[in-house]
Amino acid sequence: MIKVVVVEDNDSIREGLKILIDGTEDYSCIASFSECETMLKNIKKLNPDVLLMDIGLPGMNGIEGIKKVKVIFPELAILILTVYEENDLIFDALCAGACGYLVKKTPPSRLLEAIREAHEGGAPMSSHIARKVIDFFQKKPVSSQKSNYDLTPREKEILTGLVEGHNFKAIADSLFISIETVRFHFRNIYKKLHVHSQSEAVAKAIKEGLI
Amino acid sequence: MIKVVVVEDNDSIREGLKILIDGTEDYSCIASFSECETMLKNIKKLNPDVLLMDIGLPGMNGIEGIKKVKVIFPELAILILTVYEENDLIFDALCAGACGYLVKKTPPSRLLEAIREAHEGGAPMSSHIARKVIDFFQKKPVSSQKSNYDLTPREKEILTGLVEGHNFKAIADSLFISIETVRFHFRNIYKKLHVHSQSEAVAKAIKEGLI
DNA sequence: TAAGAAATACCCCTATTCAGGTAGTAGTTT
DNA sequence: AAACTACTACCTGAATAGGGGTATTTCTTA
Repeated sequence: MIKVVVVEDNDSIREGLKILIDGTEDYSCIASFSECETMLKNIKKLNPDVLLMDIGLPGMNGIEGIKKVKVIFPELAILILTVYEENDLIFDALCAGACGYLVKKTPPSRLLEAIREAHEGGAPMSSHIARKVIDFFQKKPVSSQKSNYDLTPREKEILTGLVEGHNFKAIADSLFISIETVRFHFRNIYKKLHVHSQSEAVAKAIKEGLI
Repeated sequence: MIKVVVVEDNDSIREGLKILIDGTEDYSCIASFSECETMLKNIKKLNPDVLLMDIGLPGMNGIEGIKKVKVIFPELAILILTVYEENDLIFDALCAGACGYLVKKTPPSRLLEAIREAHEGGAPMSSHIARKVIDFFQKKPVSSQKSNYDLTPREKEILTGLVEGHNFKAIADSLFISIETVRFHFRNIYKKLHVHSQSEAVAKAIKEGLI
């Protein structure tokens, strides 16, 4: 028996979810709430297997709710069920501790399957959401491959020293070269990166994965 | 009709996949290969909808294969089917351009469903794999939440200016305050972050998500 | 073999940053 | 009212970085 708790402010959707879950063998909706605050007070003693949550809630929003519930019940499987498909919300929810993300048009059979997957350690996602998560991985490295700025190996080594927080003197000492040589390299690095200061170079190096 | 190409070095698995795909309505295995090199030569004129790939291959491995096939056929949906569940391989494959990742014990019905999902823009993943991807998001922000260093809103604003590549003068002008005030804030920022230079501050701010 | 790139190192001078002290104002909390 | 925090601002002096030029050595490439 999978014990489910629902947080959803729309009364008819909330009741519908409760009926769906209770009406299915091996599933039980042991409680439902219209906002986070009351859920947080009761979640520990309810001891559910899966928490099904909306994001757009009155008072405390779902993202905040996830963070707070994770503090008092870290191992709980939290599944987002929402109409929102904005990238920021998806990533905020996943970072906050949600283990899955479903859009509200998900058919009941898939929803029940997702609850079971979440309970068994999976990460059920609507395919659009999953694709956005995957895209996240494919974007970052692309930029670092495109932008190389033709830095030489030695220039990268010197730039790395700067990113690690060393000044010219420390970089020179660690590489057993003169501080003048370090300065020379930085002049070339700045020209290649089109920057004019240490901080700009560090920001560019980290953001574009040059090191 | 979904046109599928298979790359798999194990003869019996490859033949099994071909029989499964061809034996299902609306699916067609238009070609199968035992290594990447031949696939790369033929992929453009085969014009498949989905590429089903193993990772452990003789010669060029699957990750390299993905990168190369993405160059000549960027919009192709690539689905990994492998026995490997190591984190690095998963992330390498996704970064290289795979849109989904399945383990070999996936049942045939789920495999066919995944091929269709991939073709329709989804990102099918075995639940263990999806969980690992989710975990990736939940680990990073933890460190950025732990470390805050009690920077005030104004200090964060000033630090952001530095990360964006501005010097003290430019930050002062953009915030309509004196350069001396900017310097005063940086003294406090440096103390709070335990750093002694712009570049250290920038590196710390970006790496720990302080801004 | 000559040309070029990469790495090393020195010179100059100016601009900027770093570190310290001091102090007024506004707002909040005790 | 007193204490505290955040933000504002000025001063001094030492340290570091930025921009320019030049030169040698080594290695690769044309």
